[in-house]
Amino acid sequence: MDNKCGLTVENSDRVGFFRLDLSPRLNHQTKDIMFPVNPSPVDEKPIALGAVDFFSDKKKPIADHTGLQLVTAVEDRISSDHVEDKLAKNELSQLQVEIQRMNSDNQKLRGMLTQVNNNYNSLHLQFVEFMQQQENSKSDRSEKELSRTKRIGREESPESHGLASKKVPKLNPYQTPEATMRKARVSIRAISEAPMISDGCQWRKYGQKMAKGNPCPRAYYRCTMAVGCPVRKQVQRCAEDKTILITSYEGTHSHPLPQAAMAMASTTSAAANMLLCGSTTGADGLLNTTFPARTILPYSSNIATISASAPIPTVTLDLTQPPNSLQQFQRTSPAQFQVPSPLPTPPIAQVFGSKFSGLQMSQDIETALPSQAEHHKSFTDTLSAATAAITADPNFTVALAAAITSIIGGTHPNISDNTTNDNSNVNASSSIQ
DNA sequence: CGTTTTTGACCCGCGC
DNA sequence: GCGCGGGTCAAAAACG
Repeated sequence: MDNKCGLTVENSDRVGFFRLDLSPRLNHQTKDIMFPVNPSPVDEKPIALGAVDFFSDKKKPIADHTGLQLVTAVEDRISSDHVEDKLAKNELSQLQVEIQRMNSDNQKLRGMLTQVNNNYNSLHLQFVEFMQQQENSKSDRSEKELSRTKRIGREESPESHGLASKKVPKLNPYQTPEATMRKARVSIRAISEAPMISDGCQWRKYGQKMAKGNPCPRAYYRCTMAVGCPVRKQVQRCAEDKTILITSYEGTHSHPLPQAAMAMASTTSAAANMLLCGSTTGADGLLNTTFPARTILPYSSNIATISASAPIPTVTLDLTQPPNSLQQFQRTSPAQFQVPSPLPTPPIAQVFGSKFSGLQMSQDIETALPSQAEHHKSFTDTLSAATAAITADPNFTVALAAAITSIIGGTHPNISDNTTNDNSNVNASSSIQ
């Protein structure tokens, strides 16, 4: 810009002056302006000394050489701009301070996260090593014991090795992390007329039994998408309401999953993973609490049921809850979900609108998940919503993890405090798919 | 003919 | 030790 003007400010005792070099606009004319020294704060009313056009949009506050802050108001416009500029600068400096503070916090949090990760990795490594040692010692013992048994035929078949290996966890359920994973079961309650819910995976039925207390048989399926995939699934109709289909998943897929199976896999994985994280973290977990799940789960009271009767820790995703619990969820949670495709009939759409309603855990864990659509496509969407809720809603995740911790923590009270860092991993989704 | 389902038998843990 | 119940196996049958 060619309208810059030089400015020199000096002062002596009570009087100061500044010399303006008005070049180049005014042929390098100079103009000396006298002014009294005003040690008062800059926001006091400036003293107008004359009309001088600065030609410039750069109107900086003037500071004298002695450190006194002076405001030289040549005209009202300049002075007002000057004050605004000062205010803007103050605001800017405040923002900079704020940014610095946030950066500092961010650095601290990063450090904590790194430490948590390191602790987790270290403990996980120790855990794996420990379990492998136990497995080795146990399997040696088991082999000798099995060699004395009368079950000769099965032991000699190729499958018998698989059978034996599969039955190892029964001897010691905590032998390996994988075995531990297998201890968790994700059960999904959904209203469906179909004999089996389409979840994107391929299943082969390998058994059917009449379960006690239920006139409907329980069917057993195993995943056939890959040879040796350990994932099992149980399908049974609810004894109380035969329109409700209860599907339980157990195990971890040993192969990539198609897109259609990812929703279910992610849902069960996230839910089971939180359960399992809770099981390995002890009572001093994320929220350092053992108070009842009901008190820390804000979602719904009527969907919160606690049952310690299950032999295997089971997460039940109840997709059948009525709208009242749905409303409760909507009121209390920021994460809300809607199935994109509307359902055919208003009542169904109302009741099974695929928003979150409730989640039950067989060990008295209560929280919220979406209710379900009756149709399979909608069901998949619902599961996507459930997945999103589990993984995205901090309240949900924290509540569920805390509930798990509070319940299962009591069963593993001797885990050291360091393991509490595991709870930072509650969002992981790799265990059960 | 290969795959899946059916179904009776078997194994195993648990409680009495 | 025995019975019960859950889970699995595997031969036979059914299916595509």
